[in-house]
Amino acid sequence: MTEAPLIVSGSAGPAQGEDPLLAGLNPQQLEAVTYRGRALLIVAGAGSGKTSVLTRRIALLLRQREAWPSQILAITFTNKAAGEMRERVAGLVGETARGMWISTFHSACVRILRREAEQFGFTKSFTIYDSGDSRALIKRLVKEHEADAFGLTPAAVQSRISKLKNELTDAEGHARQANLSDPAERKFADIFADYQRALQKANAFDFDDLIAQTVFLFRAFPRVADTYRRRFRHILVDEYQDTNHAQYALIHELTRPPAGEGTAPDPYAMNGMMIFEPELSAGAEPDEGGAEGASLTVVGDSDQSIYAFRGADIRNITEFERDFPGAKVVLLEQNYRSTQNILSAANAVIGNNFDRKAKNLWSDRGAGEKIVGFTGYSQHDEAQFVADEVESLRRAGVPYSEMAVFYRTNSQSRALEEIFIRAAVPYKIMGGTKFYERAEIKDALAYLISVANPADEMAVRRILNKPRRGIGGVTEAQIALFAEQNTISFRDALRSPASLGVGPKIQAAITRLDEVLNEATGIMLPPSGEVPPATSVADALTVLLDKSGYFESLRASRDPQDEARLENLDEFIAVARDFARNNPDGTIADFLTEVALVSDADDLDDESGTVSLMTMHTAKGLEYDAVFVTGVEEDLIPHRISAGEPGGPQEERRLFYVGITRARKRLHLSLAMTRAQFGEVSVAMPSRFLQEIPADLVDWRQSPGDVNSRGGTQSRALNARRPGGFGGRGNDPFAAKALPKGGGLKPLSTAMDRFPNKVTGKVRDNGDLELNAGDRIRHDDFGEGRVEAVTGEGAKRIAHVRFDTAGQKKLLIKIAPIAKL
DNA sequence: CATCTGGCGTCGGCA
DNA sequence: ACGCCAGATG
Repeated sequence: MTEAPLIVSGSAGPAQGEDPLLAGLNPQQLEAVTYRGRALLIVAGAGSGKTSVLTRRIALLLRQREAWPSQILAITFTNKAAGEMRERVAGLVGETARGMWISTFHSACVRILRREAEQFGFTKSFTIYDSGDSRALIKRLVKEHEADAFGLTPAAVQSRISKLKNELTDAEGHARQANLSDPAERKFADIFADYQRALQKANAFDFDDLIAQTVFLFRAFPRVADTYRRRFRHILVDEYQDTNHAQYALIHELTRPPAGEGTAPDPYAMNGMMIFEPELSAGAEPDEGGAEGASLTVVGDSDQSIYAFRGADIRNITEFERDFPGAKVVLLEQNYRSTQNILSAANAVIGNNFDRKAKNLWSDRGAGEKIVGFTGYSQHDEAQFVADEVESLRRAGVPYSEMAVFYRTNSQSRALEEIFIRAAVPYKIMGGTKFYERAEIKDALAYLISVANPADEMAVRRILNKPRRGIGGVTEAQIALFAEQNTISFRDALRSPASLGVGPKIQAAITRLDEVLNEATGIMLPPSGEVPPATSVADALTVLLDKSGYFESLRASRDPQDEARLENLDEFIAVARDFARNNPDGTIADFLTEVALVSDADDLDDESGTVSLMTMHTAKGLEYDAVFVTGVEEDLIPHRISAGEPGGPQEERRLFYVGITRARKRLHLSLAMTRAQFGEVSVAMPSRFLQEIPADLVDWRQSPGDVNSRGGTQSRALNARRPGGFGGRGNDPFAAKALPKGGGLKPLSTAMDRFPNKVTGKVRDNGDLELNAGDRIRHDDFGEGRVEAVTGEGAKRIAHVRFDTAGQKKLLIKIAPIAKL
């Protein structure tokens, strides 16, 4: 335990350098750490050290005994951020940090809902529907209602329901004020109501419900709400600019003064809540849940609000002072992350958003390197540039793990991947098809859910015929009918196969399935009522996949993809075992919660030695020495769809701003003149945001003006030397366009000679081509070169080649377009 | 009941 | 170019 001497807060000045918690803070940061009052807004520009401020603020509260750990609720955007914050606080004050709630909105709400579920018709073992699950359910309802005839697609219905829930409008509330004389509106209202009924029946919440239902719970049961109001005395919210209305309301509910003031503790409150810490008995006492509302600290940056599309309301932060009268506002403008060139570019870009509070990031780390710009003929060209630059940075001593490549949409990752594989650059994609969205993992989860929450009909239906056991749509309908007629659950209907009116073969199959589920139930939820060991989840999962024949059918399959699926399932079982190790008291419900709430931003396990590829959204909150922002084109960033939305282009600008402010030392902006999408190649225009960056900040290796927009082949064929050498370098790309084009005779920049980068169409296979150091080879694109070393084994052997003209490259021997000379 | 095939919409980010 | 779905066929 840390037992540091108490310091006097509030009047603290910068001179207080002795206290390690306050050491090295600038005056604004110091104020943000030490201010005490009902409400505090910390406007934290990118890289201004807000995490440090937040953790020190918490640490100080604890160390000064202003609060017990259990009285602190800190909310972050991702689980990863929560874990980091917990670690950093623990690093400052030691084990005391343990009783705090540091979590995402969603995890905090799940925790509350699991405790209180019985209050309103759910059970502790409720399941959480991710957007895929809820889409599947909505799809079924849309079909049942034949609503597609009214132009109601599942996607549209889903997003509308989500928006309504984020506004805390439930199905009834919506029906009351909807125009039900419009048949389409009526259909939608019906589907919404049915959807909510189905969720309730399945004992399930969707993502939006987790927040909204917690708010409803607090409003319907003030005594329950008071429990939490008394418990949490200090509430801190990170990334406040990305909160939606429901989250805002939740914070409001939690920060209200508890009602029953001065009364004895609510007996309900004692129920498993650990309101009072055991150690709370002597010494200087924190305020023990008096009549005051909790103190609220929010941290945010409206310039980094990038989630309006899913309901985030930027006004939550811009109107904070109105919402919480007397609130203190602290502005953090000094940036400790990036060089001034990068910041100047960021400031210039974001300055074009008109409705923002002026804020100017500055740095004292010097101008630094110029921003590097590059325009490729195609996305492959662009990717090659990125790969080459990554390699040259690597040789200059930047580790792969300190480099990241950003793009606007996930589909852009493919071209980068292809080139990276060929160039043998180790990379890792964050996001994309997520592990937990893979079909086989979803199946495994459905098996677990069928046991943990048999009311969840969707889960049971999902596994009904996986693996194939001859139970098709007809049989499924029979089961559903039987369940309805006898008012039992779908799951329980499986217990009476003989009464379903199906053939003996199918009856046997159903019996088998029922038995497997029962066996797993016995393992995870023993009838004796004893608490099963945490390893029971992994054990039951193994039993389920084994005895259901799921493993067997994958092993028997000849589809090569099924091998990967088996590996994924093995990994999933390993996840369950890990969980048991880390959570000795964990139950199946805990495991399913954890799995449901992980996001791709969470498994950024900064694997050293790999370049990170991710969307700009995923990049929020991260930082790297070198950053590549790719696809800086109109219709991509700003994205085409944003043009029609109010505030859309502004949000896109903020997203771009988030992207460039991730870079510490080196920033690369790249684009392509043509881009393939929908299977067609189309001409791409440079993004308007490029024009907003002062020209003298950018060193264009190849500016948009250098590239003939009529297509790479033609330009490449011209292959002329540029007369004036590097004349266009560093100039405004758009000015370059005005240069005489001379009927397509625009010469190639010499930069192109350093980045020869045509990409051959298909992957080839060199088999077991033997290469040794000293061999001369010819490469289709790079010309001749000498092998300097060979590393790796088997299919992953890599040749390190110094080409005569193209410089040093690493090539995967198996697939590189090379031949031995 | 399972498998195959062709046509269609899509690719906007996410806890 | 891809994945998903509906409808036809085995």
